[in-house]
Order: sequence, then structure tokens, then C-alpha cells
Amino acid sequence: MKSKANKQVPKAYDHLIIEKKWQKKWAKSKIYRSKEDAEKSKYYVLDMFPYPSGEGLHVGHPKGYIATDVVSRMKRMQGHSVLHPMGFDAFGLPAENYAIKTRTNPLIAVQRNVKRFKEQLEIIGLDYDWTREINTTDPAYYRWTQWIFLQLFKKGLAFESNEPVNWCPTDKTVLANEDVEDGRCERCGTPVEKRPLRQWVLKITDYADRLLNDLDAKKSDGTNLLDWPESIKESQRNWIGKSEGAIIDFPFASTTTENISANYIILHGFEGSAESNFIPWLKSELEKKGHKVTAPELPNAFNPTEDEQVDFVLKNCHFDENTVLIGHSLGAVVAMKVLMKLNEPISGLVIVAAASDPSFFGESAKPRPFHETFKWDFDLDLIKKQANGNIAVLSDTQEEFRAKYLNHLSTQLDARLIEVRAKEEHFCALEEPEILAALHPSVKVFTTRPDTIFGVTYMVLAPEHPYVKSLLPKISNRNEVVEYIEKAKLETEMERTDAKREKTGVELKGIRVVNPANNESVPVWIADYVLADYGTGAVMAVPAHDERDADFAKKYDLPIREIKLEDKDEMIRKFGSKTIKYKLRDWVFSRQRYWGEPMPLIHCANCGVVPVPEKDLPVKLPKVVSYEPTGTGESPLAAIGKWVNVKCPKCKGKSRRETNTMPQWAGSSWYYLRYMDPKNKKALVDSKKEKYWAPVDLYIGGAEHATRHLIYARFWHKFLYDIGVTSTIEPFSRLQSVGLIMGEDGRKMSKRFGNVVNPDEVVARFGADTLRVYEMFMGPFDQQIAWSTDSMVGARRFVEKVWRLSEKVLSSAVDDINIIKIIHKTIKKVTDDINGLKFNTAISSLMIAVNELDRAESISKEQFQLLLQILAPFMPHVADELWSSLGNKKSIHISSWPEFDPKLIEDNEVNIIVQINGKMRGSFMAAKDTSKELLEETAKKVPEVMKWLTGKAIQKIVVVPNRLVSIVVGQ
RNA sequence: GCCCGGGUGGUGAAAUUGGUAAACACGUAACACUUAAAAUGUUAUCUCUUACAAGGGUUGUGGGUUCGAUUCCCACCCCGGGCACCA
Repeated sequence: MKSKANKQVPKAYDHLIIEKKWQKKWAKSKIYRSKEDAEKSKYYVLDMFPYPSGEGLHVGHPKGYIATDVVSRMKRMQGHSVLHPMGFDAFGLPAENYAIKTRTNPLIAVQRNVKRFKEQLEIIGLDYDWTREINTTDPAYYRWTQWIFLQLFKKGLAFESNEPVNWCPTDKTVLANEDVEDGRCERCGTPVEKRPLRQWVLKITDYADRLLNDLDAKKSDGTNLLDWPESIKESQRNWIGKSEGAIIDFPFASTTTENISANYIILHGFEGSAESNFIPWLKSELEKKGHKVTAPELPNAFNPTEDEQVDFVLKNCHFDENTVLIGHSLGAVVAMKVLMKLNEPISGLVIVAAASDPSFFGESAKPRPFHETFKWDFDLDLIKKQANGNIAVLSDTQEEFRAKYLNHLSTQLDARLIEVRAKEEHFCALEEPEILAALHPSVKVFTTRPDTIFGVTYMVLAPEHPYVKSLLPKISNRNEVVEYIEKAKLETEMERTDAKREKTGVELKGIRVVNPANNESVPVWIADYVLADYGTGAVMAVPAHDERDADFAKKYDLPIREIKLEDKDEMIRKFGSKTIKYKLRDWVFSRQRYWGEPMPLIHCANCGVVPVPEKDLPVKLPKVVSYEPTGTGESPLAAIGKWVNVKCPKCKGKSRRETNTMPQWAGSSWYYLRYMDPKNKKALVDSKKEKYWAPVDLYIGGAEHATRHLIYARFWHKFLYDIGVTSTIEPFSRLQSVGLIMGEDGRKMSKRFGNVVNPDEVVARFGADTLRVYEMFMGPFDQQIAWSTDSMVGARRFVEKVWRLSEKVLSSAVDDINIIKIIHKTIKKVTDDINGLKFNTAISSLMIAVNELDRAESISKEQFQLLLQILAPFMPHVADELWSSLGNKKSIHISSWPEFDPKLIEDNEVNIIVQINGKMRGSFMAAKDTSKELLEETAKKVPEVMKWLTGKAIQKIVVVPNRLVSIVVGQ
């Protein structure tokens, strides 16, 4: 029993005093300021910035912040230039709803909440560089959010759409697909409605492939580009929902089509005429079949302008629901422009060798005269609609052209891409039979199972499929079909997509299609289990190989045919074309609410949508009297005449501002870039600074952001990369999700359950260092664990033990080699574990070391300082206090992180286990690297082992050096 | 239904990636110090064979591979998450 009689009475550990003292000192000495120091390697560690709610932080919030703080402190000590910033994401509904209730500007609530949040963060002793603080609601910040939107707009990635969108009747705003969970508004739980409303939409689908592929991309050293939890990558993969399959054409059976007489309009191209190329031939072929054909001579074929040609076609051609528009080369561009101006949809569009992108002129080709006289903007959704969803794209002969533009165009238009060889390059022969073949009307299906094509026994269209309307005259049970379509319209999205309910449908009697694989004619049905907005809105039904088709077939007594599966690729080659579909939808980007970034756009009667000039940014949110959403699809901003009515930046005419605002996710989609250069007035981020800090090395936050923030931010980042603002293809190299801290009752911490634990109280009672140690020690960092105030005493005891250990420090002390070894082993373990974000085991190894040191009579200053340094990230206040009491003048947090001595972490004696028939029967100590033979000899002589060996025959001995000897004996 | 995690003492968990299962901590019990309590320290604490000793069993269940499996393989059960009448 050791005596404590001679020990000095220690200074009492008073966390209240020392924590305040050190927090002040740190702020004064500016040790946490980040600098672009070319001498040092950078480390950017980022927290998902909080929404400053009125309730303040609970004890769960800081868990992630403490983790980044631990990492950031170690990296700083290791000599990195560390960027560890914090800010606030303050646009959004809670502040706005509070504003509605109290009729105060939400900014006031935001400012108050931010102040409270900062106080709460500061008492935990986090090492943020507050000079870089940002706030998404600050006009100096959202100026750049608006700037990014303008760039998206200029690149055609922001467009207006009138498609039905998700509308939340409670929050009175539209929602993105990502904001809908199980058919309900993610915020308030109200079932969403589908409403056709004019919306701004971002073309995130253009990035679907890159968003997907880069999840699994490798760096040049073979490691993953994204060091992310597999579960989050998987969520994103599921959300993007790529499926590879085929588009297969099922032509209408001749009984269906023989009497359909169409009205064909053929538009020639640049330097062409109605008498050139294949046009006269095609005209006569179609007329032979009884169709009406118009091939107008377009004005100024050698020096065409869009306005002249489009107007000419609109004036001189007749359009109705039986019209099929065929455009060759530039004529196809004219055709698409014509479609955008028609009032009613036509029957179909055939694009022969054209593109919707002006860059197809290429570097080598000389600019054509129409380069400037055509506007290369296309509303592809509108074109799709106006062409009744019936579009065929015939490939050109130039491989590069096809890969680059036509694949894209046909994907965007959901068109049939008909990959054929023209007889002459660019379809310039006098006869082009492939064009004629492409005109035969057919139903396109999307399938991932082309291998089952011989099992098709019927076809199902979505009730909304554009063909259904045009086929009505040919359907004998017309009334029944119309009734079914009407009924389907009335159903909500939730009812419609409920997989459990019984399938219903109606046959389109009189309509049949031909299976291209076996030329068999099969019936066509409509059913609401087929969705209009996925694939082509049409399904080839294979009841023998698809459960849904089987259910349907059984109910309506349709044949079920077992077949042997074919080779997928062969079937695609023979009967269809390879296609890729995504579940990801474009990002509905406007909200009909007040508290968000105004969209920097102006609507002018003459000029259309005009972007606000960059020099006029930011477009500031005006003050309003009522923040109440209108519910009409207009935001409250629409009522502020002074703000809304402006001059058009182009023609100076009367015009109106866009009154929709951006969604909550806008500001957070790029904020990590602004921390690099938060005060820059000339640019979003200075490119030198961006190159220094990018990418984020470690990003920590909640897993609930997997398919929203983390997809949106990756999308914007890639876009910013494309326009040269960012230098990396991904924003966050390494991501780690924080496991939630639950209430003591095991439920989510919430005011509602009365189980919220306030960090201020915990810090006041136990101290910030104890809170930090406790939260890091609770369990694996990414795991959800219930809070337990009782268990905090363990962390507190540990902090106190470290404090008391300082009594044993003697300058004259000579350390036992075992003590030195333990310190060095712990340095290695703690360094590795912090890098691996395994904070719980780092602390456990520190506890083991402290317990060990506690057993020693005295400790040298040298060893104790090493211990304090590796404790510093976890208990920064106590570490700095004890460090300075040892006579150090500078903060421990800017001292150099200890290196372990590899020689000191090796044991020269190891414990060798002896197993007999797989059971541990004894052990002995042996020098490291003792030979196998000697280990075997020694093992056999261990008394407890000998007992098991007597009278038994040894059958086999396995010796693993430095580990064990395993002996197998007979009966 | 498909896909990703995960399942270890009373509790949070650990296990060098195939080599002594339960480190570290909470809780509990006994003891020491104390008038007492708190604090602190010491000891014990997976489970069964009533206790010592000596053994047996044990990482969701059942099989397999192996000298040896918490770890690898197969099947199943349960919990958490993502997607979903997506063709």
C-alpha cells in the first residue's frame, strides 16, 4: 500500500475557472486563425453548418463538432495549415413561420439565434476561426448564390417548366422530389399534391452519370476518390437509380395502322431544297401509301435565318394531330423550333441528322452562315410534348457526331435513336430507305429484360401515354377506355404508387402491336401500374418473368408463356437499342415563399426571361408587411410593387422580377467554397485560395443529408468545375456521418418528448473537457447511442485522474522503461485512431496509459508532457493548463505532435499461447522472434500443457511465431 | 421485393483483420479511508457445474471450411437505413 503522506495538496480542479481562462487566451492569441501558408500542407476539416433554430443546441449537436475539433487540433499540431470554419444556414421555414406569427423580419430572429448558437459553441472550446464565419442570409453571401444560379441559367441548366410538380398545401410551396418522403412533405407530413405550376428547374439529370460514376472513381494510386461511408454512397446510387436496358420498337399491327392516313411535312436543310437529296423520293413513296405530303421550299436556303424559316413553315403548312414533321439537318432544327410555337401537339417528329447544340460546328469546320441567325435554345420538354412523345432520331454517319450529340438528344427527348448507316454521309443519297422504315408507327418500350422478349404476351401503356389519345378513333371500347383514364387522373400520387393494391386496366380493343422478335401480334392494354414518367410509359409484359405482369395477366386471363432466356446483348442488337434511364429527376428549384434567395431574373414582354446583370447583384430581399405565403403559386414578393416592377435590362421596357425564391438547399450547396475566401467582393472565391484549400479533406455531419445536400452540393461543385471556378471534380474527399445521440429514454432528443439535455448545463456541471471526452468515448462515432448523464462520471474521473497525475511529475524522476514504452505505444494508437476517427478506442488507450502512470511513484516531466500533448485534442483546457504549469510559455495546441519511436513500441518478450485441439491450455513468455522449433519444444514443457499431452499421440503441430503453438492430439 | 449496414456480458462496447472473446468504461457487490456521507482507492463481476480447485458452455440460429472462426463461405431469423407497381 503506497502512502500519500508526502504528496503536495493539489490545486483543485475547477473547470469553470480554467475553461474560461483558456478560451479567452486562445481568442486573444489568435492561434486558431487559418492562413494559406505555402510552407505547410493544408488540411480542411468541415462541419455541416447548422440551421440556427430558436431552441438552441442540444447535447447531440456538438458531437460532430467535437470530432472535427479533435482532428483539427491534431492536424495543427502535426504542422498542417488547418482550415476549420463555422457558419450558419439560416434561410428556411422555421424562421419564416416565426416571422409570420410575430410579423417581424426573420432576420431579427436569425441574428438572435446565431448569437445564442455561437455562445453555446464557444463554451465547448472549439477551435473555429470565427473571422471566416458565413451566413447564407447575408446579401454579401447570397449575392454569390445568385451568381451561381445565373451561370446555370446561362448554360441552359436552369429552365422554366410547366410540368406537374409536388405541391405542399400546408407549407404552400412546391417541393423538389428530394423533399418528398413516402408521398408526404418531408417538413410537415402533409400528403403532397401534383399541380402544374410554372417552375424553375435545374438540370441535375445532365450530371447523373458523373454523380454516379465518381462515387466509385479511383485516384491514380488506386484508392477511392471518395472516402465515404458505403451506406451513403449506396443511398446516392439508389437515388440516381441508373438502369441499363433497351428501347424496343413494337410496330402497330397492320390491322391497326392500315387506315391511318398521316399528313407529312418534310423540311430540307442548309443549302438544300425540296428537290434535293432524298426528299422527292420519300415524298413519292409516302404518297403511294395514301399519305398527304408537303415539302416546302424554305426561304434563303443559302443564308437562312431562324425567324424567317420558322414563320414560313408556320404560315404555309397545316398542322394537326395527324401531322408528322420530318426535318433533315438544319431542317430538323427548324422543325423543333416550329414545334415550340405550335398550339396543339402533332403526331410525331423525325429528326434526320441534326443537333440541338451549336457547338457541332466544331473547331475544324468553318462557321456556317446560320451560326448567328439561329438561337440554339431548345425547350426539349416542350418539344417532347408537342411531338406527342413520338420522336425518332436518325443517326448521322459521323461516329463522333453521333456519340456526342445524337445520343444526348435522343436521351433528352426520350426518342428512338435509330442507329443506321445512311446510304451516303449525312443522308445525302437520292434514296434513303432507313428514313422510310423509321416512319412506320410503333410503340417504344423500355425494358431491362430484353432477354425475355420471346415471353411477351401483351403490352401495357400508361393511361397518360400520348398515343392513347390519338388511337381513340380506332378503339372499339372507347367509352370504357376514356372512363378508365378519367378515373386514373383523379387518383393521388400515393394511391397510384401503392404497390399492394390490386392492379386494374382496360384493353384497347382493336389495337395490336407486333413483337419484333417473333412477329407475333399481341393485345395492348392501359393500366395505372405503368407510370407515364418512367421509361417510355409503355411496358412489354412478360408475365412468366415479371411478378407485376403476372398479377395482371392472372387477373385478366392473359396468356403466360414460359420461355428460355436469350442473350441480352444479342436481343438488343437485333431488336432494339441500348438505353440508360435514371430515377433522378431534375431539381425543382423555386419556392413560393419569402425567406429565401430571390432569383436574379426579370420577365420582359419583349425579351422574355432576362438575367439580372452581374453588376446588379445581389438582388436583395425587400421588406414586406406580410410574410404569409399566398397559396396561389406566387410568393409574397409578388405583392411588393416597388420591388417587382423594374426596367428590362435589355430593352429598358416595363418588366417584372421573378418572385419565386430559391430552396433552402441553395446556400448550402457551395458554402464550403466561401470559407476559403469569405470576404472576397470580386469573386466567389479567389482561384489561388481555392487551389490551396480544395478539396475538403474531412467532412462530418448527419447521414440524413445523403440524398439531398450531398447530392446538390456535388452537382453544383461539378458545374462550378466545368466553368472553371473549382479545381477538383469532387468537393468532399472524405465524409463521415455522425451517429445521433438519442435521449436517455432511447427516443430522439426533442422538446416534444421532454428528453432534451442542454449542453450549457452539462458544461457548467462537469466541464467542457468532460463533455468532450464523454461524447467521444460513448461508442463508435457513427453509431446512434442514447445519452446517459450517469455515465459521464467516468469521463469526469478520467479528466480528474489526469489532473492528479500532475502531482507525480518530478524533474528528478527517472522513468521505468515500461512507462516510456506505454507512452510511445499510446502515441501511435492515438494518432492512428484519430486519423481513423475511432475516438472511443483512442480514449480507451489513453485511459490505459493514465492508469499505468498512476501506478508509478513518479513521472518525468518529459513523459508527462508527451501524454498531455496527445490528450490535448480531447481535453484542450486541462491540457493547456497543466502544460503551462510545467513552465511552457506557448499554448500546447501549437506545440508539435509527438512522434513515437518505433523501437520503443516493440516488445522484446511475447506471450505465446498453447492450444491443444483448438483449446487454450497454457501460455509462456518467449523472446521475440524465437524460432519455431524452440517454441514447439518449450510449449510441450509447459506444465498445464503436459497434462493434456500425456498418453496422447501428437498428430500435428502448427507454430505461428510470436503468437501461438497449436497441438493436435489423437483420442 | 431489391440493395447497404448491423446483431458480442446487467449497460456502452473492444478484439492487432483467422490466433488467449469480453480490453476500456458505466453499473453492482465487498473492503479500506471517514463519526458519517461524498470523493478516492483496492478486489470481484460472461455463464453453468451451490463455494474453492478443476472443468464445460458462450459472439442472433443452423450448417461448412480450418490445427484454430466474433472474423471466411452457405442457409435462415431479427434490428436499422436507402430504393420501390422504376418495367
